[in-house]
Amino acid sequence: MDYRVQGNDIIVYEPDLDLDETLDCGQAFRWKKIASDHDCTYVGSFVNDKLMVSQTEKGNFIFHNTDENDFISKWIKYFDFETDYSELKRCFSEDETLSKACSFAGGIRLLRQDSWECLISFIISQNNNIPRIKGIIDRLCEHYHSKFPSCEQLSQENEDSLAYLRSGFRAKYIADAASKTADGTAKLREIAAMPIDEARAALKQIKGVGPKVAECVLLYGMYRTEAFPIDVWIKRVLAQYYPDGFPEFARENAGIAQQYLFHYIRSITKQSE
DNA sequence: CGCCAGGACGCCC
DNA sequence: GGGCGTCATGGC
Repeated sequence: MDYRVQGNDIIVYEPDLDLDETLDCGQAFRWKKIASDHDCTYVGSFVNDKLMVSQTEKGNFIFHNTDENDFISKWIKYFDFETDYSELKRCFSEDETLSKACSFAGGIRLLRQDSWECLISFIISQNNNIPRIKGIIDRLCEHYHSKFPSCEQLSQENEDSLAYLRSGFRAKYIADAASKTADGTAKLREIAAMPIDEARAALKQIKGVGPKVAECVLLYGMYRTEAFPIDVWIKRVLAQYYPDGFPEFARENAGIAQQYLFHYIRSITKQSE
């Protein structure tokens, strides 16, 4: 990744990033595509730092109104710019299916999101579709003046006071996650550093957190790249292409591989429909 | 109208 | 330990 300061903006060159593929692939739910002079512009935030970012052509990006210090301390980390995805994809391409998946949507990166926001977001995601997940999270942030509420704030709520979210049966799970995080029953920072099976077990102490949600929190919110969320689509990939198990050499970054595979299987399924 | 959504829980055997 | 009905809501 190369960057330079240009006026109030940071200009970035990074061939292994595509904004549509990365910001609208179901790993994060608060990025909105807006109309602009550029081909592709999103507004969103990491915790409560807002950003407008544009992709002008393949590999070229504008981080609007971004201070160089903020770019270094926040956005390099969030977009995982310190990881060489070309190298990752070269490694994955030993495997035929993964090779195809990487060349289909090679601009996907793993965003290093906030663990607390991820926990709530993926609790909301269960048995739900992406447009409605976004709607619920929108209403949640809107309620807190366009910011994602802290666990302390949310721990003041209960199933009934969260009715405005229209999150259905998930409201009681949100309340439980908030109270357990706020009172220290679930220490997300410590969980993030635990051996992966201990971390999984600790997350599953929260109501509404099962295998899939725990895996998503570990991958998207704690940068545990070995975490491997298995949904109906990935189940299909495993059955169809990996009957003898997922290749050993890709295990430590299985979660990143999973993102390429998820996009790939959905695209070829849509084609054949 | 019925089907499904990047699931988890509770209860059953 | 696996199988299955149930859980709200809304897009399609």
